[in-house]
Amino acid sequence: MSTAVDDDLWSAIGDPTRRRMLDLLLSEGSGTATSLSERLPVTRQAVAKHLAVLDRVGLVHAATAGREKHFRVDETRLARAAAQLEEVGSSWDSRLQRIKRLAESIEKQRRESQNEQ
Amino acid sequence: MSTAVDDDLWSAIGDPTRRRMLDLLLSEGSGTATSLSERLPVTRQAVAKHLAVLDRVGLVHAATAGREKHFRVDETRLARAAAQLEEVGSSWDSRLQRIKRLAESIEKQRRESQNEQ
DNA sequence: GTTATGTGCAACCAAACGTTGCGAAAGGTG
DNA sequence: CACCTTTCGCAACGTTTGGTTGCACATAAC
Repeated sequence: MSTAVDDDLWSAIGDPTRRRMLDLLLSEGSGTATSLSERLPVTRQAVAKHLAVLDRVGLVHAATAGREKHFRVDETRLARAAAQLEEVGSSWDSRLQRIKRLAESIEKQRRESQNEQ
Repeated sequence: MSTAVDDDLWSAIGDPTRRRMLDLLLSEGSGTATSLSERLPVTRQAVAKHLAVLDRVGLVHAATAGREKHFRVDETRLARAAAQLEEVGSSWDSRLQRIKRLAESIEKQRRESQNEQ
């Protein structure tokens, strides 16, 4: 019922740039602010801020190697976030289906009462 | 692969207040800015702005009755939005599963090569 | 040692979410 | 009708957020 959703996780994955960053990190294993910014339409600094947000909610973790700072996805956390997305989506789906069925049964009753007259 | 996502739809449902508004409209059938604001921790004016956003992307439709303006959800559009949520969630799920299986097979190979020595 | 590359920090801008305040239109009630 | 209440819409304002540019610092490469 209450589709218990972590608003911090949601707002983290609600941003389209951050979603693309997660996609990139998933498909390439890891990345730095610089490497990610080369594949995104925003500057390195913007990417760095997004990485800080993702790090704060635990969706990614950083490992410093020399002058580079490599980020990779926390698979457990991302799986939880993905589950929440699917949960909200399917919750809306089922409610909409219930409404649809209700509307159909009302329509059926209306037709039947018309036939009686 | 490309998880074709409508960024306008996403940003519309990305806001937690707007998600709760959609939940309320779904469970109560319809509502006005005033009636919704009574059940939310924000002012009527804030709700009105959110309703304008939802209306702009077509997730709700308005019907004026006297001095009241009743909103209800567009079920087709919300179903599409729900499908996108589930799509992104399951896309991440499947990628994470692939990574997990890969990690397991590498681990298995490592153990086997150790046994050989 | 000098040059190139990767980060981090600060200032700044625009858009988004929220607030308060006020005026106008529609409904009820003496 | 006159009055009061309710609902709405608009404008001004503050704060947070996503983005930019500019610069300083640290680490690697030549």
